Amino acid sequence: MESLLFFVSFYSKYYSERKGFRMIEWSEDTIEKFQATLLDWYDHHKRILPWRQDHDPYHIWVSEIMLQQTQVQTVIPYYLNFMKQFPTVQALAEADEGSLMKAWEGLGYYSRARNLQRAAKQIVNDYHGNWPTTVSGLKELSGIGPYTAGAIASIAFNQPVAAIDGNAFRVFSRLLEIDDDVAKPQTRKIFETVVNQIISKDRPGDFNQAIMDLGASYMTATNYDTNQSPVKAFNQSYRDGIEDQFPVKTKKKRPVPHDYFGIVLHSDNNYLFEKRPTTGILANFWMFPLFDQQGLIKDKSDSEGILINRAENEIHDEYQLPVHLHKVNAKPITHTFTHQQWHITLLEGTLSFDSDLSYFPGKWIETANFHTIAFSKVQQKMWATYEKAVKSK
DNA sequence: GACACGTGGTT
DNA sequence: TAACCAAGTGT
Repeated sequence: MESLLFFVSFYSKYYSERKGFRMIEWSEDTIEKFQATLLDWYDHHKRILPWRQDHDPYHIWVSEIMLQQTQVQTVIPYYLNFMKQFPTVQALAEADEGSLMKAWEGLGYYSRARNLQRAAKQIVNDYHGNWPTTVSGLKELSGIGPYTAGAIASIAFNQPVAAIDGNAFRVFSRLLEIDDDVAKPQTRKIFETVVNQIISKDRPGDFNQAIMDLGASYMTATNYDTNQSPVKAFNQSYRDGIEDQFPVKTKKKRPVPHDYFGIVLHSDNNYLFEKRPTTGILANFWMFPLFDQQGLIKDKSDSEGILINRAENEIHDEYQLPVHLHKVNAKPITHTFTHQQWHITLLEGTLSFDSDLSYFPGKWIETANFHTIAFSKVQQKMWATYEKAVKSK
């Protein structure tokens, strides 16, 4: 009874003043029926996934980090390989950074991998291999925020706590017609409070995972099939025919365009790579040097030939390297990140292998060694475009 | 609290 | 195609 009172009082406190809000109230009986219906469906239809074979916190943790902003189908092969290479938290703590990044190559959001290892070292060195089991304890670890802490605490340690991810936002906003903007950080509190009241106290981990499976099947963002959903009877927005209004989410900004020259300098099978800065996008990655074309433009009417000439001059002035460059690709390579869109025109030139590289922040890498190094997708695109152009000659 | 941070897939 | 989505976190 206490939980029901809390549930209702929560809503009256946070919602009653809001204009136009119509509260959907669930009785304790409804909550119990929802749990039973959801968990029964989960028992019969849950996805079989590599990280669902046991409740080992290491397995749950690695999978949850990989799954951040990443689809299950993408994660599966990375997860399997990662567990082969780094089977325990101790192995991960001791891994060299190069092989760690190689194991993460192509997954994106690479700070996840670095935070993963930082947390592994925290567990091994500071906690003597013992995992924190509570949300607040887990959040002390690098890379673990409110969602992942809730997921690990509930799945690995059976703590009755919410794990609010994109699925939970979508599912519960539709079930309860919650119209708060899920893009706003403060909205998380509302969902956490609601789900902490509804979550199964006996099987919290299964409850959270069931919501995710629901959000990935009958309650997807688009092309959802609510009529087949096991919990459609509990779905108020469906009953009202307004499910397309949920979740409420403000628009994201468009990626900002950047035009670059990608500089391909080589000596036989050796290519000159620049090490990117330690912060910012694609931090620490080896990449062909990029020149922002904006920085080369003096007048709007500058031709591309003039810009290429200025790029040559900059390479000579900054790196003390004499180069003659020619254009490789007619159409720029396009690569879109969350907040940036890159258009890259490749410029090729040759360089003597014994050139003085002391003014250049990088090194030669032989093609034979490419497979040992982690490259970003945009670098892989540059290489593929270059190779294709060379072969067609 | 707004923004940075990767990549692949869908519409 | 531009826009949006996919098991978010750090600053």
